[in-house]
Amino acid sequence: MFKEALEQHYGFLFEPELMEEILTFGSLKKVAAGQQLIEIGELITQMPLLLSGAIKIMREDEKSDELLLYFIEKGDTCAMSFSCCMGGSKSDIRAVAETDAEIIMIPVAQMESWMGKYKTWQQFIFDSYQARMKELLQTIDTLAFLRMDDRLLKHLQDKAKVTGDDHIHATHQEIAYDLHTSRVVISRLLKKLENEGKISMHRNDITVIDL
Amino acid sequence: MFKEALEQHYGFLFEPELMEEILTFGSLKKVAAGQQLIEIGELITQMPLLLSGAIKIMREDEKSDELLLYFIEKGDTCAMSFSCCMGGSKSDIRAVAETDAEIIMIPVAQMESWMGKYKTWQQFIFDSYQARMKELLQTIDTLAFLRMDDRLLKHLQDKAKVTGDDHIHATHQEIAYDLHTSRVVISRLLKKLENEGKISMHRNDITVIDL
DNA sequence: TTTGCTTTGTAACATCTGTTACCAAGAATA
DNA sequence: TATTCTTGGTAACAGATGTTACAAAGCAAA
Repeated sequence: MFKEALEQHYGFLFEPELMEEILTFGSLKKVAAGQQLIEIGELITQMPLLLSGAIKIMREDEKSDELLLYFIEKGDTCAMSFSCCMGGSKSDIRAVAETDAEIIMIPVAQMESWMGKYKTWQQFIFDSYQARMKELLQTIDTLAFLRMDDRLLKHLQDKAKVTGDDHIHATHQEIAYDLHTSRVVISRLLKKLENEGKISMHRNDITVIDL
Repeated sequence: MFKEALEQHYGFLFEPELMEEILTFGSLKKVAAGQQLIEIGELITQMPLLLSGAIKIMREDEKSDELLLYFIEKGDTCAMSFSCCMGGSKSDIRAVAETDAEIIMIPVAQMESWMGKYKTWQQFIFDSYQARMKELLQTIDTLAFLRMDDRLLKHLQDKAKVTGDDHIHATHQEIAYDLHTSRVVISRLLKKLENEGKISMHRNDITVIDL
C-alpha cells in the first residue's frame, strides 16, 4: 500500500477525488538503484509520479556517447513522458534509477481524462513542464558557460543532494560517463578539487565538503 | 488585417470558432529584424503566434555571456512564454527578431479560457511544449557532442533555413556572440569551412554551399 | 600469500579553443 | 583623394581538454 507516501508528497496538490483515482488506477513500481526505467526510442504508455528515491535522465548521441541531463526527485514527474504519451511518440531520453526508488505509474488513458476533469492535475502538468524546461536551461547553462572543473563540482553537489548523502559512491569512470568526458580528466580534476579542500577522496567514495 | 496569413498557417489546426476568437482578441505586431521582443527577467502577459519571419531565442549568464538556443518560425509559438504566463513568472530567455516578422499576440486571459474550451488549442499548446523540448534537447546535443567547427556549420545551415536564403548577412563577431565564442575562432573556422568547399565568403556575406 | 582484477595517479603529448596583437582589405565619409 | 571606421586574416601563445601508456594501490578470490 502506498497511500501514506502518496498523501505526503502529493496530498497538498490534488483534491481527494483525484487522490482516490490515483490510488485506483496507479500501480506502484519499486526499482533498485541502477535499474533502467526507460530506453531511448521506447514507446511510452505510462507516466511516473515519484514517491521516493531519485531518477537520472540521460541523453545519448549516435555514437552512444552519454550525457546526464538532470535528476528527478520525490514529488516530481517526468514531463517528457507526459508529452510522449499525449503525442504517442517515442522517448528522447533514457531514465535510470539513481537510488532505490518507489514510483506510481499512471496509464495514458487516465492522464488524458484527468486533464479535463481536475484543475489541480492540469496545474500539476503545467508546473512540471515548466520545471523540466528550467532544468534543461540549467543543463544548457552548465554546458555552455562552465568549464569542466565547475561542472564536476556541480555534479557532485547535485548527486549529494538527490541521494541525501555527502558521500558519493561512484568510480571516476562512472562520473566521466555522466559528464561526457574521459576518466583521466575526472581523476585530474578531482585531485585538484581535493587540493582545494572542496572534497575528500577514498576508493569508491568522494565526500563533498563544499556543499 | 491578418486574416489570410492566420488562415494559412493556423487554419488547419484550429476550429472556426477559435479562429474567430483569435481574430477578436489577438493583436497584430509587426517587428523589424534586430528588434528585441522579450528581455530576461521581464514579466510575460501575452503569448505570440508567429505569422511570418523568424525569432531567435537567446540565453544569458550572470556575466552577460550569450548563447543562441534556437529559432522560432511561422506557425510556431513560444511554449516558454505560455508557461510563464500561466505561472505568472518571469522570462528565462531573450527573444530577438531574426528577420522582419509578423506576430499575433494573445493575452493571458484568453489563453487560459481557451485551454478548457477548445481541444485543438490544448493540443496546440502540448505540441508546442513538445517541440520546444526537442529543440532544447537538440541544443544540448550540439553543445555536448559537437566541436566548434560542426556547431558553426550547423548554425549557418539553421540560419539559412529560417531566413530562406543561403546568403547569410552577418559579421564574424555576430556569429561569435550566437555561439558564445570569440571572433578570431569564428574567422579561423570559417576559413577552414571555405577551404573544405562547404561555404564561400565575402564581406558581410557567407554563402552556404553544403545545405 | 599469491594472483588477478578494478580503480586511481600521473606523465607526456596532441588537439581544440581562447586571447592578444597587429596588419590589411573594404566601405564610408570628409 | 585622403582619412577614418569596420571587418576580416593571421601569427604566436596560453590554457583547457582529450588520449595513450604505464605504474601503483586496493580489493577479492584462489
